[in-house]
Amino acid sequence: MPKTPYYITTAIAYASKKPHIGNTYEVVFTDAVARFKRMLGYDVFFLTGTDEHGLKIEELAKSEGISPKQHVDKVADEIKGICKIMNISYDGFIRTTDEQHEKVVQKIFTKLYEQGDIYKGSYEGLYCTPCESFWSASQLKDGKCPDCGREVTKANEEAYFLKLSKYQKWLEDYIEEHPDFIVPESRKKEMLNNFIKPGLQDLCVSRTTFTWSIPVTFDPKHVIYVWIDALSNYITAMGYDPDGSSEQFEKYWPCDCHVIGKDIMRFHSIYWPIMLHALGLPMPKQLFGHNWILFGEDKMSKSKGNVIYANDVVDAFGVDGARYYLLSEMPLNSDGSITYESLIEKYNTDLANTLGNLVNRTVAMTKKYFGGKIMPNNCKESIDDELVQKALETPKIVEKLMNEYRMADATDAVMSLARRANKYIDETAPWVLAKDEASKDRLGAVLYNLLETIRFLGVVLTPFMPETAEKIFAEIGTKQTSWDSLESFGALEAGSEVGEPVPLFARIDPEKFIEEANAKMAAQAKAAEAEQQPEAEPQLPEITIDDFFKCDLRVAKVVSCEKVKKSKKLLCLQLDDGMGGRQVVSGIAQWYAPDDLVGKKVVIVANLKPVTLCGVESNGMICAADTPDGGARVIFPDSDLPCGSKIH
RNA sequence: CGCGGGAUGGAGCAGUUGGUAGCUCGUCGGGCUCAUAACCCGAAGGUCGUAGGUUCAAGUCCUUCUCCCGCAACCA
Repeated sequence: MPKTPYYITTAIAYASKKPHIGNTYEVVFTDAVARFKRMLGYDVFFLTGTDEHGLKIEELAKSEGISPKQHVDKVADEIKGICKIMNISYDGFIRTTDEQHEKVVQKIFTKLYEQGDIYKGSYEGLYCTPCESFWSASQLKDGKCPDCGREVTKANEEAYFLKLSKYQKWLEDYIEEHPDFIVPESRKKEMLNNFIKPGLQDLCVSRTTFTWSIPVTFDPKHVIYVWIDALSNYITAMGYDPDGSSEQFEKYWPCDCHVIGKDIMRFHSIYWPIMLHALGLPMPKQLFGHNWILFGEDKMSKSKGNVIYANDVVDAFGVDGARYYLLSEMPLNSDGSITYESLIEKYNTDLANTLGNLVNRTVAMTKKYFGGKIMPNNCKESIDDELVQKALETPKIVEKLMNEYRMADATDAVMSLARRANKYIDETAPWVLAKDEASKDRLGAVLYNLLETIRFLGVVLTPFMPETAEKIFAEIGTKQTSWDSLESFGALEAGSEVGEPVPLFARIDPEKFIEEANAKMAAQAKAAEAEQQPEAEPQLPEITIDDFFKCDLRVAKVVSCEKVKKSKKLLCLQLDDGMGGRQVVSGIAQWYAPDDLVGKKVVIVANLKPVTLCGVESNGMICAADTPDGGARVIFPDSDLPCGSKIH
C-alpha cells in the first residue's frame, strides 16, 4: 500500500536580515511535526524557503553597496545555516528568485489577468517625486514624505489589481463551512470579523516604483508585488504549472498544513485561498497560526540588546536543548516568552536531571551489575505493571497531542514517563537486589524494564530531539527505533550490549551563565547604539526665517489629561495656553500616563489646523523628540515660563 | 458599546460534554545512594479576577463590572 502523502510548509522567511530565535521557532515547530508524521508512516514533504524580492531588499543591498542578488544569497545562506544547526529536516527549500518559481509566477499572473481576475487600474495615493514612492495619508509625517520630508502630491499610478471582492462571499462561506481550515479558532474570527465581513478591497498586485521583483510578462514596466510572488511558493516549489503540473504536485497538493505566524494569517486566509480558487486549485487543508516568542515581556530588538539568535542558544545548550526549549515553552493561547532563567531551568530539570540522569544511571547499573549485557526479562512482578502501562500509553498520548499541535503538552507527556521511570528505580532499588545473588534474575528484569522504557523515550522523543534520540539508541544498543515498535513492551534486544554511560546533557550553572549573558546583552545594546548613530535622520531641506515664523510655537501648561477611550495611543490634554485654553490630542499614551503630565509645561504648535482624532477634537500639537527605539519624549521647558510665551 | 482571546496556590501552565481543583518549577521536612549534589516520598500554599443568576451540583453555562493581551482604528 502506498504511503499517504503529507505536505507541510513554513512561511518563507523574508531575506532582509538574519532571523532571531523567535523567527526560528516556526521552522523548528514544523520540523517536529514533519518528523512525527514521517515516523507514523506518512510520505512527508516539508517545504521551507526564503522570500527574496521587494523594495526593502533592494534598498538594503544598495546601502551595503552590493547587488540585491548578492544580498539575498548571503541571507539565504544564513537562513540555511540556521536550519542546519537546528537540525531541520526540510525536503525542499524554495527561494523566490529561483528561475522556475519566477517563470511560473509570471504564468500565474498572466493566467489570472487573461481570465479577468486581475485587471489594470490605478493606484491613488500621495506621491513623493524624488523618492518615487507612494504613501498613504497615515504614513505621512507632518503631511510630508516620511523618508525625505519633502512635499507630496496627489498622484495616480497605474497598477494591476486582484479582484478580491468577486470572491468575498465564496471565501466567507468556505471558512464558515470548514471549521478546521483556520486554527486556532480565535484567529479565524479575527479574520472573518475584521477583514472579510466588512468587505474586501481589491488588492494591488503590481508596482512600478522598484525593480527588484518579477516583471509582468505582458507589461514589463510593472513588477509583481509581494503577494502573488510569495504565496505562490507553496505550489511552484512542488511543480505547479498552469500549462500542466508535475506528478509531484499532483501527489502532494492540496497541502495538509501551512504553519505561519499570526501576523501573516491575513494573507494566508484571504489572498491565498482566493488566488487558489481563481486558479481552480483545491484549498490547503489547514492554516495553523502560531504565537510569538518574546524576550521576557519585550519583543526582541537590536537596540534593547535582547536579540537571541539560534546559534547563541545552540552554543550553550546544544541543538536539542534549543529545540526542546522552543517546543516545550510555547503556551497554547498566548505568546511564549524566552528568558535565560527559564531556559536554564528547563534544561537542567527536564533534560539533565530527569532524562539525562535516568539514562546515565540505568546504563551505569547495567555496566556495573552485568558487564553491560542486557538481561532478558524472565522475572516479572506486579510492581512493573504501572511502568509498563505508562510506557505503552505514552506514544498514544503524544500522537493525540501532536495532531492538535500541542507541542508543550506532548513534550511534557514524554517527561512524565521519564519521571515514572526514575520512581521505578526507587521502588525496585536495584542496588539492594544486587547484594543478593538469589535476586539476580529479578535485577536483570528490572534493568530490562528500565532500558526498554528508555527505548520508548528515545522513539517518542525523536521528532523533538532527533540527535538525543540517536544517542539514546546508541547507548542502550538497540535497533528498534520505529514508532511501530512501541506497540508492545519488550522489543528491546536482550543479549545485546549497552554503550558507555556518557551524560546526555551537562548541567549548567545558572548564576554564572546569567552573569555572562547579561554582559553580552549589554555589549550588544551598546554595539547597536553605535551602529545607529550614522542612521540619523537626514536634515530637511533649507527654509527661510519667514517659513519658520509661520509656525507659532508656545509654552502651555497641562491643566488636565486623560486617555482617549477606544484608543491605545492617544491622550487628550486640556492646556492653559495663556489665550483662553485649548484641547490637544497627542499620540503619546504608550510612554506617558496622564498623571506624568498634569502640571507640567510643554511646547505646543499653536496654529496647527484642528483635526478630529477618534472623535476628539485636537487644536495643535505637543512637541516631542523621537527616541532610537521608536518611542517619544515630550520636551519640557522651564516651569517658570509663563503660559503663552512665544518660542523662536 | 469595533472584533476576538485571557484572568486558576510564590512563578509558568492544564482543566474535553458542569459532579471531590491538577501538572512542572520554587519553598519546607524526610528517604535513598545506582546516577550529572542527581533521584524518590511527604507537607505547606488556591473562596479558580469581581458581582449576580441558572442548577441537586459551576473553574466549567448566562449576565454585570475591573484588568491584561491580540487584531482593527488611531500617533497633527
